[in-house]
Amino acid sequence: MISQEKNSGIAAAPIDHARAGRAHPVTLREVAELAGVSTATVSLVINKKKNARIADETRQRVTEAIAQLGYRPNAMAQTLVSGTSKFIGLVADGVATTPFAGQIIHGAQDEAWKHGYALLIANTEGNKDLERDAIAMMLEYKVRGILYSTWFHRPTDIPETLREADFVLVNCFSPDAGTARAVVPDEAQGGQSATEILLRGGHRRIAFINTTTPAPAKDGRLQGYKDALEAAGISFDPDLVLEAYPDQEGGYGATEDLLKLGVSAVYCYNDRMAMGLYDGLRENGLSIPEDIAVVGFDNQEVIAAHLRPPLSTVSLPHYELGAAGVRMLLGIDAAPLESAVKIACPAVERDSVAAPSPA
Amino acid sequence: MISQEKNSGIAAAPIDHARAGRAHPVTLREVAELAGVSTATVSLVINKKKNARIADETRQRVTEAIAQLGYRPNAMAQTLVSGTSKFIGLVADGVATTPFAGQIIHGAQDEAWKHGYALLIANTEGNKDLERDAIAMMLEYKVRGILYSTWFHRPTDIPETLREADFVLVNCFSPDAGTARAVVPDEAQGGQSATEILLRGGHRRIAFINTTTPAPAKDGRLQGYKDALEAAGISFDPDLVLEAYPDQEGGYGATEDLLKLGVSAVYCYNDRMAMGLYDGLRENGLSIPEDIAVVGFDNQEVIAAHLRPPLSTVSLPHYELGAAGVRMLLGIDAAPLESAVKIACPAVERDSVAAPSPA
DNA sequence: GAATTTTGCTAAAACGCTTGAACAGTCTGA
DNA sequence: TCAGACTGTTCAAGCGTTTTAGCAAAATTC
Repeated sequence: MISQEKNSGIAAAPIDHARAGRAHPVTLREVAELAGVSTATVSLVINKKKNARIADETRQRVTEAIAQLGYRPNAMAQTLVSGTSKFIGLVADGVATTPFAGQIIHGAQDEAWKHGYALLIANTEGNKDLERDAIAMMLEYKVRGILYSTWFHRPTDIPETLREADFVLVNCFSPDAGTARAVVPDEAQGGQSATEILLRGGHRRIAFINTTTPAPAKDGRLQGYKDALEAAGISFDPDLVLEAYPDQEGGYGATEDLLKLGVSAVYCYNDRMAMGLYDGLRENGLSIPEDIAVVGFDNQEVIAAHLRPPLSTVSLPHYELGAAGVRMLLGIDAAPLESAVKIACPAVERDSVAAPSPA
Repeated sequence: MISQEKNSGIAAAPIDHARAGRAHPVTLREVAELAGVSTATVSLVINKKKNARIADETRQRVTEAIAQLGYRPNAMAQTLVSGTSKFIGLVADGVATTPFAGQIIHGAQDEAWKHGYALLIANTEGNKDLERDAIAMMLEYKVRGILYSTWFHRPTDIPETLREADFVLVNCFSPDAGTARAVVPDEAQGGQSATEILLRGGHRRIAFINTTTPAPAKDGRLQGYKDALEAAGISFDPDLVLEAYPDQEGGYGATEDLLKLGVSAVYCYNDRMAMGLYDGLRENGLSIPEDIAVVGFDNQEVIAAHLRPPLSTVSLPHYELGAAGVRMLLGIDAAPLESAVKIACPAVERDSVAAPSPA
């Protein structure tokens, strides 16, 4: 990442770098020759070593030579010398499967970049062989560390080879605690926030349509619901908790049962469910939020922001997970081995819950 | 501090590779010493050189030493020698912005992997400085080539430095033709396919709600619509073409105007629009596909597959774009400089268009 | 049994960079 | 005026591979 200095003093020095298809990349040696110094000097100038004593005039000459030749350091050679590269590996089990993975990548990439690291990503789509190969590849490229991520929050096994590297689990955790650093979303807090949106809207009798699929999210989001109710002095009523498959069809299908509950508000396990529920409610002539208030979970952009009315929900902090993973890896954030670090799921309020009546 | 060395030869060699946190990675030299040969020999057996003559017994010994030590080649050293790495760079202007980018990554990654390459990705979110740095980084790491991709199909400028590498434009193209290889979706064919779904459903009077935003997609999808009509012997009626902002709100807002047209079917510029239109239509008491058939474009999973009824649409081939980009870069697929290669947008039929009445 | 070929393996030179040690000069202080 | 300190620069070793040329020993030929 040569800084591409000014073309100092002497005007009109025809910078001819960026010559496409150059047969042979410019090396340190060539720069040194042009500048009439040794390669050591050039290296010193480039790396701005603090205790390197270089005459301004020399520094100048070197800088010019670099610009003129369009020199770029060979990162491979640098890495060879230093032992580790400026790479952070990210192995993901589903880049394609979900819009969420992109956010993890994005967060990791931004944070990594900030510290001078580049992201080397590998998508395994759950294939264990691919995964092993991917990790091997990263190890061979001497990555600084590896982020091992899953597209939904879940426990995971840690591949043997992963332990050869410095690593952090992102959006997943090891079932046997104390053995790996990890960062996950705070499902319980999220569930609580979601419920609180409804509580703030003045609702007291609130249903929760949970998922049928076992997952940390299932337990956490339910726990959050209970916590919020308790904090509001409302006793938990198990009859108000329904279960459905966590997608549009599931939400739609739950409509009938929900209506029997006589609630004024419902908190859905996720946005997709809420989307289905919207249809179900509408078919029953009910309007949101007047007749019934709805909140989701995930803040899945394409859906939540554009339903009618736009859906109040709670955001899964994928970007933050990626970023925090990198920070933990680099030792910038604390990363206890004992338990996963939890990242907050912030509430995103839109129009599916009415403001409390001023009464 | 290398883990306990050989207990050579003798059976029961406990393979102790994968020793986490090994102080110093195992090198070729160490393997060579354990096996009692030169590093050259080890290199030769590892790379299975065809005209290398190695005794079976030696090969055996080396192989064992490798396994015993858990040796991994240092890719940096290999790259240094060979001049180029096994990396393909992917610079994207929006990994986060859209669920689509993930598919490009996925396709590129799968194809790259297939040829022994790893993906080095950089997300620039449109930031030109970041972009320059990202490309510089890739150049420094001696990538085999760079895929420059955009999250929606559009013309793009080619950053100066990009030309220092072998590159292919993905989902975008250079306004001045003949200067860069590129691969883009075939919008016109897609538009035609979308319209044909409706035509096959027996519809003759078909509206098209185009986008208000200028883009290759706008022109292409309209062209496809015209082509399909013409092929069906239906003359194009400009009055049947509406325009709206390409999201849910736009689609919803277009309902009223659409209804005035007296059409039996409508083709929307994209799925999000169709989603909004669904709401508008429903509010007018119309049902899909009985009263009006709808097709979208993009095949945006979360939406299209889960609307009620599920939306017939046309798929944007992001995965294929990524994969084709890699193949073009590696010279596996032909890649004319003159014009962008177009990838088909396959129709995905669901239930928003009824089968033609058997009459 | 010498001449020739084949086989099995190694020495050593790269690849492009970093870095600690070393070395001339030049200053400084007493 | 000279020891010592400082300044500016270079030497050269080393990072972990690959690869070519070459060498000794074994096998083959006649």
